[in-house]
Amino acid sequence: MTLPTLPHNADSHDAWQSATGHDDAPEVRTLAERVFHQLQSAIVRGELAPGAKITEPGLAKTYGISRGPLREAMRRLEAHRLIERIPHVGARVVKLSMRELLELFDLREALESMAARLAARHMTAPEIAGLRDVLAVHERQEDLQRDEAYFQREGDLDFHYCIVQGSHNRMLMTMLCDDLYYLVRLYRTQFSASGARPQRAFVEHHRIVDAIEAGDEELAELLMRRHVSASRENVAKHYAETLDEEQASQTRFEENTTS
Amino acid sequence: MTLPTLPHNADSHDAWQSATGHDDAPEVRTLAERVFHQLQSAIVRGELAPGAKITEPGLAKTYGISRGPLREAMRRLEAHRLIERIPHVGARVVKLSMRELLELFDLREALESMAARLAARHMTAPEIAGLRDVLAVHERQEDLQRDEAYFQREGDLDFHYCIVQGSHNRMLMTMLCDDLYYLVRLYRTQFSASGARPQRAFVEHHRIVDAIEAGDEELAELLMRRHVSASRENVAKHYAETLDEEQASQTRFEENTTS
DNA sequence: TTATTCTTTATTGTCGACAATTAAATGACG
DNA sequence: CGTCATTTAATTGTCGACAATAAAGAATAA
Repeated sequence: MTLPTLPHNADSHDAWQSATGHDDAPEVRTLAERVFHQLQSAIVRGELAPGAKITEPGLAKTYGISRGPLREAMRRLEAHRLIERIPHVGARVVKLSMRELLELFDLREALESMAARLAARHMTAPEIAGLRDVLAVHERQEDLQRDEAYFQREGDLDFHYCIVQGSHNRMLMTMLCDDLYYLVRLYRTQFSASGARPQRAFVEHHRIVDAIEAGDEELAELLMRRHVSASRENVAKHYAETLDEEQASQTRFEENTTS
Repeated sequence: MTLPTLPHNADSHDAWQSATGHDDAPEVRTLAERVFHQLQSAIVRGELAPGAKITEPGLAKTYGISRGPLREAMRRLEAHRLIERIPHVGARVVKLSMRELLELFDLREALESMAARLAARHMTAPEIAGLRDVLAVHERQEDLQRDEAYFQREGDLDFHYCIVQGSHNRMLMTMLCDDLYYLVRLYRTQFSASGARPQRAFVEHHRIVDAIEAGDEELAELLMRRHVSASRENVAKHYAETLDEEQASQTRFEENTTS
């Protein structure tokens, strides 16, 4: 796959799994840019917990900059919906509700199925080869660390990232990679698991690549739509189960206390 | 019509609908917010021409504020892709290329067809009634000012805005209404016309509402997809024609000069 | 004790000044 | 005359200080 990889990320230890790291080796020419990416990374990784309050003097001190550039970075984070601000009150790291998470999957279904269709139309031979490489890497990883690693970690997103790149639609790329995927990664930390369904997803990925390589736009779109939809349903089911458990324990708790 | 008026979504512009109703009134609790909306409006209206350079001292003076809040507003505009910035160099109002415009239509096709499907699933009776009202208003307007007014102005977007609201998907709403639709409006000023096809679009709108009212998700999605796609092709054709004209005149020019 | 008001404290919003960098203008040299 | 280097000007990036607002705490009254 093709990632520009602009030079030296000197100190930025956000080194995402270099294999095909989806960190746009970013613009670090200014303090505001740097702290923006640092905060973005910290939020997505869960170092700044969802719902945690953010104070400007605090962050300014920890990052060793003044409040000016920091506020600019926060304004960008706000626009990307990674933090929520209330005037004169403060800012918090965004905290996805289950509803919002499912809405996010609806968006992914619409956008990524479109991306798969465009990828089937526009992806070049070397790009497809790179995509197959990504799957091969994931296969090896899956061989080693049994099961959950694939879906749990970022491997899954790596695949989707490549498809979007293959669509050759710049707006689609920025919308998915610069906006939605950060929220997706955030959800992985907030709802700690993912109800892994690794093998199945892995097979689906291969089918999608097959369709793209065959240039079958319709099929690629359909398979991707089903893939995302299945992922959504999986998350919903997983959530419903944990909810039932909580209710059950809650019931037991009440039984114990009301006696 | 019924606008949910979500509480305190810092970035929601539940203001601008109401038939050409322009944006005034969202959150004006701080200077940065105010100038953000002012700039947003100025760009979308074409008062700040696409590609025009933006200097911070200049804007600070015209809006009578210091550079601090102004820069925060510009960071938000940058994240919404209404301006483009280069570190240490400056900022310009975004200028859509034809390619980007067509990409934008691809996004609309994916997102709005999804919105139509969700609208058919979730829209309430009063919401549908409100939607019909919007169409009625547009019909009257079309009776008076023949033809182009409907498509040329913002009436068309009014309709689409309602559909998105009807999807009851908050993320979809913010993505379309807070991000994409501003770019769509910008294109109307940049590519000054729209190759109006008013009656046809009007009929299509009614068909879509019929499908939504019938609760026919599949049909609503299909019709919306076709509607946006047709709009896209119309724009593409219109552009190709003007391009041919330019080439023709260019040829004549060369003939005159090479003699 | 509880509720309400007033004070205090901390955080946010705004500003003007200074440093760093880029683009433009000027001048020297081939 | 054109090209390159140097200087100049203007704009951007960053900082610290002050003002405005909201939350937290203390004190009084019922």
